[in-house]
Amino acid sequence: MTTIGDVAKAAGVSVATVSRALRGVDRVSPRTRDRVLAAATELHYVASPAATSLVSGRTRGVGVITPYFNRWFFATVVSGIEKILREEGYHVLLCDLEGHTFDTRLPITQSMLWKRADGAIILNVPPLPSERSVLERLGMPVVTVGNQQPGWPSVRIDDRAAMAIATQLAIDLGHREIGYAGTVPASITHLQTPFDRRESFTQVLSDNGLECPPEWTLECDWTAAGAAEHANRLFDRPHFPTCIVAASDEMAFGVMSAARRHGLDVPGDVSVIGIDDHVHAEIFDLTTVRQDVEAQGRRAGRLMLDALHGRDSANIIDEVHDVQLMVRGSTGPPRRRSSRTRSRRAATAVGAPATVGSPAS
Amino acid sequence: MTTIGDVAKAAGVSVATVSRALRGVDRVSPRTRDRVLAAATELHYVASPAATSLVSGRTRGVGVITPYFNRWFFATVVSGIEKILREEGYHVLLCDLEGHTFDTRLPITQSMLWKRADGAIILNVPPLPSERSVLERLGMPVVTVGNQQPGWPSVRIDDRAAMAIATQLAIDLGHREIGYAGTVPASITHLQTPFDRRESFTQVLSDNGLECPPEWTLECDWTAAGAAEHANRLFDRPHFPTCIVAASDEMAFGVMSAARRHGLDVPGDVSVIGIDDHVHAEIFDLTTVRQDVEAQGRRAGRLMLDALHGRDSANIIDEVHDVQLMVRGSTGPPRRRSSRTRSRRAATAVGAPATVGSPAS
DNA sequence: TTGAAAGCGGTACCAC
DNA sequence: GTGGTACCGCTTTCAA
Repeated sequence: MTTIGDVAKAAGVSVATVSRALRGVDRVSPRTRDRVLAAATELHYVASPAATSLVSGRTRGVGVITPYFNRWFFATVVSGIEKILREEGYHVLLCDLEGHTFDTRLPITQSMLWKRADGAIILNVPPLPSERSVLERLGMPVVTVGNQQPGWPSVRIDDRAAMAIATQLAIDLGHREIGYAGTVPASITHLQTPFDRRESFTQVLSDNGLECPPEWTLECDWTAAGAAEHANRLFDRPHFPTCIVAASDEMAFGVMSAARRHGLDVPGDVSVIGIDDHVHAEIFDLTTVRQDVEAQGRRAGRLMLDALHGRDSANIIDEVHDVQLMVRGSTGPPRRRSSRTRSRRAATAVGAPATVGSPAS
Repeated sequence: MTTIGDVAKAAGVSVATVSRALRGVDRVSPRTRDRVLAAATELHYVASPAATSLVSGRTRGVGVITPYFNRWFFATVVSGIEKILREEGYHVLLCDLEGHTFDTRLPITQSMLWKRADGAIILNVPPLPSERSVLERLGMPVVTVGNQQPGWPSVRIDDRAAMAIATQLAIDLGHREIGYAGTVPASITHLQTPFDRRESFTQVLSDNGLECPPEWTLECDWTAAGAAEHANRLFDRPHFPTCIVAASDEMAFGVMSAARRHGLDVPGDVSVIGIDDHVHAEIFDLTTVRQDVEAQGRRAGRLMLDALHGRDSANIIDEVHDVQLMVRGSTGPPRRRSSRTRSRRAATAVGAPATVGSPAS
């Protein structure tokens, strides 16, 4: 279609002048500028990003590397990033690393970023050594979200602290039999968060002289459906915890669902706590530890822009965002009961509401 | 970093030979080829997409234009598209049109696609005439998802049929007082789906001699939270419908939540039906009309690839995917009741489960 | 089979 | 203030 040459011809000037006039840099006489602008508009001229990028060496794109993209947390982070970048004329290059199973992922390669993006934002996946060297060779600014990596600025919450808050709430409510939902992937290089949260959970328990037996640990894939499936099996057992702490709200939803299907009252028979404050957490009255996911995305976008504009802060910043305990209706003190006399009843319809009663009843 | 010239030097051949060897086209002697490959690997050479694209005129990118990106439906479609495109070495350029309010959006511009993508997939937004001419001027293949546009292949469900199924279920269950959740944006050029679904709902009702008064129509923004807010006001009224049909599962979630907070039994006091089969619909036992969203994304990606490879089918295909009624626990026949004697009770805790009882009790 | 060279569409330096 | 022109890195004739 229209090239800069066409505009030059139409405006009766040289391509150099068109380039200057269009970008508003350098001095161009107002009259010439107007003629050029008119011609450009007339011809629907838009500069070819390929050509611009070839000569300038920059792309105005930022690679966003995400382990899953079709999950609330990641989509929300990306959305935050995108809004900030767009304000400054940058766009997002989506690099989805989703593999075939929960604990595999695609590698970060040079060709997904090289000359395609001016910087990279990595969501939650700790790069392998080989991936690190790719990133270093690329020589572009990197910002991480969700965990801290040496040498790169980061935006995140303190996963251990968040989980400690959730676990402590369970203990403070009087629970002593506490289950956990949230697998740690086989490879820690896949995701750090599952590891940190689980470790923190175990730590807080043991600090309080408690422990969570393996059969109360739901090894699910961080989806609601996966958690529901495992929780269903848990609730089939004669004895199960009075509270389940889930490493994410989505898993917590699955646990709540399984409880209801078993005719169990939440929180009467079992309390459920999540982490995230998922967009549906309030709707489903889930007690959780809130993090502002989109804000983290926006901050990561901003840090990237700063780095791109050479406004690198002298020291590498590690921005740890606050979390906030949101106590809602899914938690309460344990109901005094033995495994025999608990109020379980047959669910009359799949998923029908269970019992009536306030948490304290 | 490394350019084709560096590789040529290292391999002791010309850049032309490097180019040929690396892409496996044309004849290159095996020995030369090996030397080039070795040098390229050694130097971590990756061709600059900008340069390649400048000369070839193609980018191996496909623009995906979406009204919102951080919503389950759209993220899932994009995920499906991305998986297919990636297989053939194409990548996704995300163009998020999200505006500041539910019924505004950013325009589709030439500069977001021009020389950046080889084709465009448009999700659910009917282009304005001016946007159509941009797309036509660009001369790239276009595929639409979610609705049909003249001249372009499309992948979608029949929104009217889907809503008719949902509405008919309500009627078949015996409901006569039926409410609706799902605003139609002020501008029909924003989204077509809300319009189609609402119209179909109204149509089926009137075919059955029924109607939905304005005060039972929840004008919410297609989010769970928005629907919950409006449903809360509805349930505050002395008289409200025995069934609410929501134009999306997310809104249905909001309605269910509001019902529970009002101490209402679902489906005893009020039935709820959605459309989509959202990833959490089964978990929350929501009756809905299922569509396979990711499959639609994959098909759209495939159609795009076909067009890109010149395998254009002679006639423009309009692929209408099947939907499937999923009857779950959120629906049942209306309980015989007047507005005075219904089983409403004070919610003991926000969101506490309501009553016990099978749908038929 | 391989190399030289002419672009692809811009930008930026250097004259005028 | 404006025009000429040498690249940016790669692909693709055209010759050798």
